[in-house]
Amino acid sequence: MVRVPLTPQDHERGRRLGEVLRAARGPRSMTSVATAVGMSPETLRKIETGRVPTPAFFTVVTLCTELGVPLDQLADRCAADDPAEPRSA
Amino acid sequence: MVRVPLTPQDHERGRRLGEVLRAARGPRSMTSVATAVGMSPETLRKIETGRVPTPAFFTVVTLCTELGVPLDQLADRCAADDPAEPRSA
DNA sequence: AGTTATCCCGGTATTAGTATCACGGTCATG
DNA sequence: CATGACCGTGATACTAATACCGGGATAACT
Repeated sequence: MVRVPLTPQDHERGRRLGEVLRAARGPRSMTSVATAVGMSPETLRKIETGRVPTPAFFTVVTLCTELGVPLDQLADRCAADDPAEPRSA
Repeated sequence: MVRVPLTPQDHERGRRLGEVLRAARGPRSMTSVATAVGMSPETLRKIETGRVPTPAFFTVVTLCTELGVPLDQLADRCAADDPAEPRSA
């Protein structure tokens, strides 16, 4: 066991992450946002659809900066419905 | 070119990320923090020393939650000295 | 109907993140 | 000195993230 595979909870969390980001994108097109932050539309789509549950930190940071989403709020909304790790409480 | 290698700027940013996290850890030992957040001490060490410039998003989130570092502040401090992308200005 | 633009999905290739193992160094304690 | 705890580094193994390529579906517009 060298690298633990992502758990279903991780995927669930990734789905919520994608939902928040998609909602924040609003009417803007994937392509324009992806181009603005310097990443491929494929990657953005995978993140939004939750197929990439744990993107790189700065990928999310750049995305949030572009979309005007506070990182703390994003993290909070992703972990909010996750009863597995209520350590913040 | 299927996956662009990390640029020197990425490594620089990762080093700053590690510095901030290490400073936030304070007198606590790596092992205790790593155990608290459920990751191996080796990984935490690599993040703090900047040898892992772009960790997974939730890895940083969990770490910040444990260390009490606001994500927005962390991202800001990492990108502060980076003249390559002053898009937030 | 043709074109364009957006979204979705599959596969493939390459790099990066994470975990384990192993060795070495330092410091405190016995 | 021996032992243990902590930090640092290197190698290795395996999975995940990212980018590119192909195809397809829907809608708007000419």
